[in-house]
Amino acid sequence: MLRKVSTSAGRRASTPAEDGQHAASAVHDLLASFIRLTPRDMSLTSVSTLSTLNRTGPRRITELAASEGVTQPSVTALVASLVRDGFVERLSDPADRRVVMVAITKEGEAYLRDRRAASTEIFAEAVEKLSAEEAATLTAALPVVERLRDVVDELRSLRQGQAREKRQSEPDA
Amino acid sequence: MLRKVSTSAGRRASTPAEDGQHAASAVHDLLASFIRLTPRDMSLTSVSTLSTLNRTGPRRITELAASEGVTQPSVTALVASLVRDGFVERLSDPADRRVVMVAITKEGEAYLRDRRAASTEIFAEAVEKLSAEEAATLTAALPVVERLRDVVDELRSLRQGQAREKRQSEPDA
DNA sequence: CGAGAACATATAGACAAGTTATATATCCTG
DNA sequence: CAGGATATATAACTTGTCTATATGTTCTCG
Repeated sequence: MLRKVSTSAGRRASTPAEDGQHAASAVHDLLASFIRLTPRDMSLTSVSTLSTLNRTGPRRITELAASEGVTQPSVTALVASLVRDGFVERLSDPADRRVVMVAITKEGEAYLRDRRAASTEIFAEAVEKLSAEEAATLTAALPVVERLRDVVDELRSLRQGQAREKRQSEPDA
Repeated sequence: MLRKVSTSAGRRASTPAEDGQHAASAVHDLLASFIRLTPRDMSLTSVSTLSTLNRTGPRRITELAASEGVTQPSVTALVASLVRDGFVERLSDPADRRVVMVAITKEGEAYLRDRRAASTEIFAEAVEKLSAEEAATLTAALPVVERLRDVVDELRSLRQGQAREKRQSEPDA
């Protein structure tokens, strides 16, 4: 029934465009599910910020604004609320007293672990219901999925940079 | 045979549960990143609602609140704004004059199509940055992603029933 | 060296999208 | 047909985002 998933061989009469359509629909719908399932106790941007800090270590407010694709005042506010929760701390850079370095705390790391477990629970459960062959195919694609996330991250920075420039050069069209 | 998917060679003695967790995390991160690239002209809940109406036909306000996982007043507001945009209409049920049936319009369907197309485009753009081999691996996994969506949908409906019961029996724990 | 441009963050004010609590209108049931 | 249950609406509040601008720090160059 489902199209013989032999790792990269079985690509038959489907055009890339069709594949793209299918992919987009599936991704689109998974997104919708993801949204409805995700805990609402913290904004996606805050979670993503926490995740970035966890992966890359302490970052400036402005760096976070760029990487998360939100404005600097938003990050200031978001960091303030993460500080209230004890998930990050604000450190000063002795070399430049204007900057605020934001670092994740142990509590922040713990929160991230719990959160991820909760969010992925249903996906993990779903993956277990797949056949062995399906699961294997998915496993084979995992590194690519991770790559794709990096690519998407990159696209977001680019895109937001562009949007920002455009707004500056066309103040009110 | 099954677990020989040696696309990325050195991964051996992984259990299905581990695979599930890993896959879930990877998919989770991709979605979390991708979602912030999608157009912001409408709330995710509204898009999801529109999508539900498109799939299942007209629904009551309260049914939508349940299926989208938001409160009834939120749906009332959200529907009001969709009506302003011309994407849904409010119909009355002759059998029960309390209820409001919400139905998607042609314009709503068109919006949804455009929105999906936009997602496709972004996704395609990201995939184009992968190597041919990576793209092929991903393509092989697409049918599985679609299956995953279906399984997640199924699990979600089960889970929501449970959550609702629980909330009713434990008003304030 | 010092004045002013550039930069990093903070603050203010507005808006959108949720929430809870409650009001209103309709239905159902004994 | 009175009163409880149900479906939706309204009000008041919170949160997260934005733009515009203020404040404090660093850099540059005459």
